[in-house]
Amino acid sequence: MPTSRRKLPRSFYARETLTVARELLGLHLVHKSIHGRQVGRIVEVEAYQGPQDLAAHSARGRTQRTEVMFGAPGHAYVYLIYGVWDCLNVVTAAHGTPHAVLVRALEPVEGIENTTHGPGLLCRALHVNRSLNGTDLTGNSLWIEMPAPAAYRQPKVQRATRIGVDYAGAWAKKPWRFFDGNSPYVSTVSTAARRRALQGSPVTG
DNA sequence: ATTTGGATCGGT
DNA sequence: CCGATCCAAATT
Repeated sequence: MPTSRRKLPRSFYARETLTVARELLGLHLVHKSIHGRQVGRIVEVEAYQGPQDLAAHSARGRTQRTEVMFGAPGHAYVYLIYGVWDCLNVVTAAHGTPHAVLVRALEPVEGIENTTHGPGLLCRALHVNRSLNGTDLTGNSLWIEMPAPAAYRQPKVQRATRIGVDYAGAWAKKPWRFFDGNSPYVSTVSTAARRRALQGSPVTG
């Protein structure tokens, strides 16, 4: 099946955010740029469900930075964190519902030369930066697609709390991080979480 | 106009 | 644990 048939349509993103987050595991993120075609298998994501979710950037209302989160699903939300790293999200749910899923780790599939086991690292490796903020993920630059059948591996879906959101009170306890427990490419903290899970202290919720 | 602190990462 | 590094957003 040609690549275009495997590209996720907007209807994929226009659904309940936790469902989208879970189903993104195992799919391929593709970026075509002057650096060529780069592909990574998504192995870790986090759901952000503003404005109620105090961990979400959109919890503080519509601002210049979060404008894209309030727009149509199936677009990229890219922001700079700690003055150093870009982070890539996909906007989900209905237009006007400011939800997004943060892509936290990839397994290299094609054209990737640097490490991708963290949200900042994967953006650096795939040359994703704020110039791509607002990019339509149904277009021909940046998108997510089903792998070819021969390349697809079923993820072992595991859940845990989100990273770096301790300021968000009760929302910090939501198990809205999803990762492939079979993948050695999850971010460092998820590796620790997986170890805990395997030892029998699963996160609940 | 100034301050604050962050959806990270790598080194110690 | 801690510093890097800069910008969006809140505050004055």
